[in-house]
Amino acid sequence: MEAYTKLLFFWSINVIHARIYLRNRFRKTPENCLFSLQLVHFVQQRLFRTLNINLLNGTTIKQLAKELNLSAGSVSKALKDSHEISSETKQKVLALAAKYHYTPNPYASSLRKRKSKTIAVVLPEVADSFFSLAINGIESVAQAKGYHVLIYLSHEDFKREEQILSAFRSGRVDGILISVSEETSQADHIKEVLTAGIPVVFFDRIFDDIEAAKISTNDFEGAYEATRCLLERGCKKISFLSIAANLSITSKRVQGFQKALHDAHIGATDADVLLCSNDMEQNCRLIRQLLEQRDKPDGIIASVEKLVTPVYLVSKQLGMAIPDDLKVIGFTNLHSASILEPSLTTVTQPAFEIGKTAASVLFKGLEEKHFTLSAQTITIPSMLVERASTRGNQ
Amino acid sequence: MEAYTKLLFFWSINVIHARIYLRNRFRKTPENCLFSLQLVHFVQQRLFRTLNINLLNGTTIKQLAKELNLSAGSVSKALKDSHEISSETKQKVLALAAKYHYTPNPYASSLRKRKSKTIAVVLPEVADSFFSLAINGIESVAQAKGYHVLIYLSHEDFKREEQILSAFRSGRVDGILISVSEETSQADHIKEVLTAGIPVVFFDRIFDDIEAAKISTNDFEGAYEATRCLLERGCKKISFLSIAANLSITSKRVQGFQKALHDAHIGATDADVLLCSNDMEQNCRLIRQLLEQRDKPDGIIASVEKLVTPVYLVSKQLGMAIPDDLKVIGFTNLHSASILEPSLTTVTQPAFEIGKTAASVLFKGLEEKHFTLSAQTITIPSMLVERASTRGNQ
DNA sequence: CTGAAAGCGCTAACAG
DNA sequence: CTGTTAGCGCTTTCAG
Repeated sequence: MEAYTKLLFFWSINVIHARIYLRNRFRKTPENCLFSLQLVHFVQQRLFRTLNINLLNGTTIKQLAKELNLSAGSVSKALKDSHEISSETKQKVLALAAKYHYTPNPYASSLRKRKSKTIAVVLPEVADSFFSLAINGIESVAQAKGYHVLIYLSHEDFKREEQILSAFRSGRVDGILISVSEETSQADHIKEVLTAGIPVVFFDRIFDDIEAAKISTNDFEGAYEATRCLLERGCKKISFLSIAANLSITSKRVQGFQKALHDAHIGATDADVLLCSNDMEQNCRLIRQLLEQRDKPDGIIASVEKLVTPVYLVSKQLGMAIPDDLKVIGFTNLHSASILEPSLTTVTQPAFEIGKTAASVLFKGLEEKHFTLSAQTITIPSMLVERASTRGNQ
Repeated sequence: MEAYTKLLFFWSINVIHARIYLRNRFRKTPENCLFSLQLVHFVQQRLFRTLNINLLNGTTIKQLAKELNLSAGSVSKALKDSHEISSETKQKVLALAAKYHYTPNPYASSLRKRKSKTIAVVLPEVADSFFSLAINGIESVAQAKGYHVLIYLSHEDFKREEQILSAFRSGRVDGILISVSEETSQADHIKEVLTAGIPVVFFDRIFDDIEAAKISTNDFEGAYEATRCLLERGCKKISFLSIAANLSITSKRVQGFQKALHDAHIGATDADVLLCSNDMEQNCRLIRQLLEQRDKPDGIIASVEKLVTPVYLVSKQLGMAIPDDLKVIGFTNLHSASILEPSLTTVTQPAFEIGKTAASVLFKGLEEKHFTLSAQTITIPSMLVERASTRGNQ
């Protein structure tokens, strides 16, 4: 019965408080809001707090300390196996922590320690298999190291990329892995984050004129080899399908392509590089035009994954036989490359490895004091896997 | 010169402190650790702190307040456009905040407000296109709502899934989106999280006997339609390739398959369902066995994406023509379905939509007090897209 | 070896 | 309208 009286007492107190609160808070509403939902909610909250009912939250260090007649500090130390705690105490603490499934509040400790054990991964998109595999690589390292992974997609939009990056100045993450958007042509937003002291590792789509760690594949050589392969298989005129020209991967691949042509004493013109977009219909039209013209290519290099499908589609529509009329190579990790008809020769990207390496390098930078992250520029080779789409026909 | 003296003074003080500290901290090392790396590091840190040098961190509310001759409280209110702050003050605060690129420390406010504006996405894997698209859907909603997305992969491992989930009891995330692993056959780990007050939304691979929101596709109907399609195209014996039997998606798809056979007055035996694994070589062998036996099927349904490739590969190896000798349907979102030869009839999964819906429902549950999340069971229809791999041959 | 105390940056109640 | 105050839960000195 006493408990009931107590409750009633609190109730009346709280109703008074609530009215004042509500009058302040929701000015517009008149005073007769006495039984509004907000009031009920407020009183409820208040009651719980007054009666010290912890609704949602897990065990805290304080509670453990109280139950063990220890101080919070000692419990904290015991939990991290500090040498200044007796093993006896440690055991007691650990036992109780296990019993209550104690999990430290990450926000409290991040606040205090000024680091969050969290990294951000900023990607342009995650539709194709390249970035999926990269995420896989990143996540596997992060999980092993006890880090958490926040994912952000820029959707190839520079404005969004800027917004995403600018939010990191708050210290939400200890480090950033980024593959820049197609639209990204300058790196002020990244420099700002760097000067705020947050390490950045570029992967795949790196940005050359900035001092930061860069993990990528050998784009130049990959394209060079691909072009060589087509030439060796008898191609006389090769077209290179490319995307956003300002991307490092694009320009290097184009360079590799042109160098290979040059080395084979074939004049390379800009007309051999077809700039594609994100609009697939548009791309199909472009490729169709390319393959319908009089001076059409007998070899095509699709420099990113998403350009493979249009090439196959259009050549089918036009009745061109691969590899007899047209030889094709794609930069891709697609599992289905081997079951395409004909199976597709690929410059297989080390996607998982790139992700894994990027994450490893970042963690190394975070954990080892005397490791200059920005000096890390690692190139992981891609692999030319020849399949039926480039089979020779002479 | 004075600054130099001051520095020297601090240096000596700190060296003394450092020695004591080090002796305590690294017991094993003898006292002659005077010039160890740890010492240098310690002194450095200490110096920075003493001289009040804030190395990494951004602007704080306190700093803004000081510069504006306001209290921290008022600045905080001004920043969130509280009605109890004059518009004049607000403007000043906002201006200064913009000038200094003030970004609130998320850990401080999460700690205080007991919510993090962060959700977790727990996935079995992210190699194929289904989960990629789902992530895309989730992220797009999250970004719009100002939420952050943590990604965790269980790698189809129940133990890991448990570990991942158990870490969420600490309040790291406000809500969880999960697609369970193949090995998950009981849901205690999820119930624990739920009783800790953290809302959970299942997507795609849901778990039936638990009270939580569930977003999935019409697995039963999809399989039913696929089977019907094969029967209509003249198949007499259909095999259903499946994975881990305890998954909801698997059992429902198998049921749809069997119901369709049953409705067509064809006896369905368990032998028609081929249980595949994660080991691709193993799967190829199984499928090969299947297609080599005397009583081999003339129709195959690959109930998950990764089983499509083996079917095409093996049938090619065995010289079986699709669709003449064997008709194939796959549950998949693969872009390349249309460029396979023959192009693949698919039960196209609404992957993006599932992700988007799951996230939307979760956010609704988080933001609207009177919305019973657990009552949400939404089914988003898949779509049978017929292509060449099931073309009729009679 | 343990305890007390201060404070990370922010918010919300409460007082003026 | 603004200021003061008291924490959120944890870590880290520093004192005993």
